[in-house]
Amino acid sequence: MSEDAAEMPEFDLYSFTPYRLAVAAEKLSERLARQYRDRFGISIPEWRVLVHLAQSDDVSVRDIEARVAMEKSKVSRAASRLEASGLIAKTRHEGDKRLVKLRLTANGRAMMAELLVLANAFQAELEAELGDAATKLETGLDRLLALPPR
Amino acid sequence: MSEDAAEMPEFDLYSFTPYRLAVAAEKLSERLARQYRDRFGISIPEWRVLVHLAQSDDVSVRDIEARVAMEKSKVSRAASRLEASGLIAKTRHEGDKRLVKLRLTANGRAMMAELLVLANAFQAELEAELGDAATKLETGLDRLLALPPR
DNA sequence: TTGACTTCGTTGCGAATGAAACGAAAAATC
DNA sequence: GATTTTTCGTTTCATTCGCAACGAAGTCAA
Repeated sequence: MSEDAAEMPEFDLYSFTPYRLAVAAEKLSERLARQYRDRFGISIPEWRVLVHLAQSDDVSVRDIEARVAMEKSKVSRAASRLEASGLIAKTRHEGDKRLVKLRLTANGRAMMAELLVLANAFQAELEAELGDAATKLETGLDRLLALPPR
Repeated sequence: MSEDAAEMPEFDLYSFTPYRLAVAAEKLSERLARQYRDRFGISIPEWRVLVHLAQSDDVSVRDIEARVAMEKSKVSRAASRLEASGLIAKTRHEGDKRLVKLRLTANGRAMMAELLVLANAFQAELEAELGDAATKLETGLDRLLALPPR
């Protein structure tokens, strides 16, 4: 007297945190990516590299890989594209010749000066839209990001 | 008396919500994807299709596209792979012949019965790890997901 | 010094992706 | 009822991705 179909456990996708998080992240990313693309012609990987360079100059690929959560090949390719479009300059590090020094060009700096204003505005707008949920979200993200990797 | 470098606005990547959200989502996704891959040999797009089929049978590609936030080409390809591995069956809808009916095979149902238990366990474990931040995170995600698209 | 090992960044490869084009089928319009 | 429009799913195309392999450069140890 066996059932011909396995009993299916209850499961609600829309309450499943990894799914919710992925959809929410994609939603925000898309909104941002559109801005970057339309206004500056850059992609998100390129954006991440640029943002880090705007904060600290003379950074290596390895540094970026560690600090902005991107694979080194992704960083490398993004850097190449940015160099080709004249936004950053790539030089060999003089001490350790394995390292590459990345830095913004004058064009790159000018663009970032403009872009970061928009980024700050985006953040402010987002916080306004989220209202009191903004702080809660950040608390949750703090905890999540602090979780040890598994 | 002009400056030779543009003044760079203050900006902190690690406080930038879209970035934080993207990193957090990727972190969780990776953790989950590893489980699915190792135990069941499926990818995340495939997982999403399967989850939806476990909840409601005889679903079209279009339905899935709308409900699990995936492009139709992604759904279509995931479905083809799942059919090839014998986890789902694809049939033409009898009424409207443009539509495809997707449904789990017996193998698929058996696998999902096992997989969903793990998914529920994952969610419980995650909530435990997040502690009181779990509810806050969900509140934030609720609000975020409810935002009108821009 | 020499040889083994590690680190850094690039690149080759196969797979996956989004966007657009497509044919088939249905719906709407005349 | 014929014809335009729309919808559905697949497929093509160019691009991007992650992973592994690689050469070059540096470090370590005998």
